[in-house]
Amino acid sequence: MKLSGGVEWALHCCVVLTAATAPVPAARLAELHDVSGSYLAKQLQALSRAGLVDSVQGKAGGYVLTRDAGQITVLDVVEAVDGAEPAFVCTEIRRRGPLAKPPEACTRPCPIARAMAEADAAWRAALRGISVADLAGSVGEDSGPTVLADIGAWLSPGGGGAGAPRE
Amino acid sequence: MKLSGGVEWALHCCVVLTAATAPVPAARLAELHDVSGSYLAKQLQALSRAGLVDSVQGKAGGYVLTRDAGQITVLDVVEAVDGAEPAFVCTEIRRRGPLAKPPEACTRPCPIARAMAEADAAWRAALRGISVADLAGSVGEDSGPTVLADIGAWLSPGGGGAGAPRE
DNA sequence: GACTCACTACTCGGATACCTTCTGTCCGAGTTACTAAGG
DNA sequence: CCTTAGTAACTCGGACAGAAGGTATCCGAGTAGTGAGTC
Repeated sequence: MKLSGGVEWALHCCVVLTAATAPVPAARLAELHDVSGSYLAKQLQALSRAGLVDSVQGKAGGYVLTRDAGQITVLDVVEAVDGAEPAFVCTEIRRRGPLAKPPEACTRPCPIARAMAEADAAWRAALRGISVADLAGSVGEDSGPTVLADIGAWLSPGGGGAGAPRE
Repeated sequence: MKLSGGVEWALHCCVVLTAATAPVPAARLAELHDVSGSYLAKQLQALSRAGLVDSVQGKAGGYVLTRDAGQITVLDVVEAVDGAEPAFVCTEIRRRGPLAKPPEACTRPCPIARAMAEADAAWRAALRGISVADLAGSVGEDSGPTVLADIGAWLSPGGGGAGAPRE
């Protein structure tokens, strides 16, 4: 079992978007994190499709969080990028083979599927209990409250070294 | 995120091995579940490598559980087949890019990695709380206590329709 | 009748192709801000 | 000075290759049971 690597990128993007005051283009987010811009764009599109971020087009366009960071859970981001399907899918093995159970006797999921579903629910509950705002708060505790502000300034047009005029 | 399909097969095999009184060859387990014998063998090898089942060779060989089913957790089986690595791997994005954090400031995992690790721990704890014996008990509750005995009889040499002499 | 030996059949184990999914990249459609001209 | 049309640059969005891991398969090494032969 492996989680898509894009999940990490998407989470970082959501956290830094907390500090942004204007739409941030995907290219700038990619430069900040030093990752492939084209591939990051794909993750942001997934976030947009899920309704977590709004995409504004045009010259000063980019991505913005659609709602307060406290209302976006980590689970929302994970499911947006990685899909909401559970990790375990029961193929109803018990209905196959020479000793197959008759379908009418299978009113509830088999014990194995129930166990896996329970674990899946625990995992999702843990992720649902943490919001993007919580993550941003933890970043402030870890590295001081100025880092996020610095990132926000760097993200704003003209703030970074790339787009800044040099005369 | 998707769990390997072999996990389901391995769990079913462990449950039915509970009812076996003699080593059961992989081919018979595959026939019982109506799945590919060659591929199921791979999963059983993983279980053997993890020390959950013992493989006995020779004419009346097969697989046997190494210890009581109550001492084998679902997590053991999942980790044996799917690997024990966590689903989320932090690539330390915070140390990259123009605003990279200096490595000496990264004494603890970043908040995102911490959140994912916490969820992963909850998932594993849920799986650790259920044993193969629990699964077997639930099967008995669902379908009556005779099914497992029937399966045990079918698994024993000469019990099934395939290996039974027909004269 | 008991023992020894060779044989056969059956088992696991690892090495080998195929395919779906994830990763990474590219170019086109659409929108916005800016500029300059005209009233 | 205000309005307006045009231009240009920048953005997102989906369609297109490459690589990795999972899925499925096969054949070889090794072992226990079986039978015949011998003492």
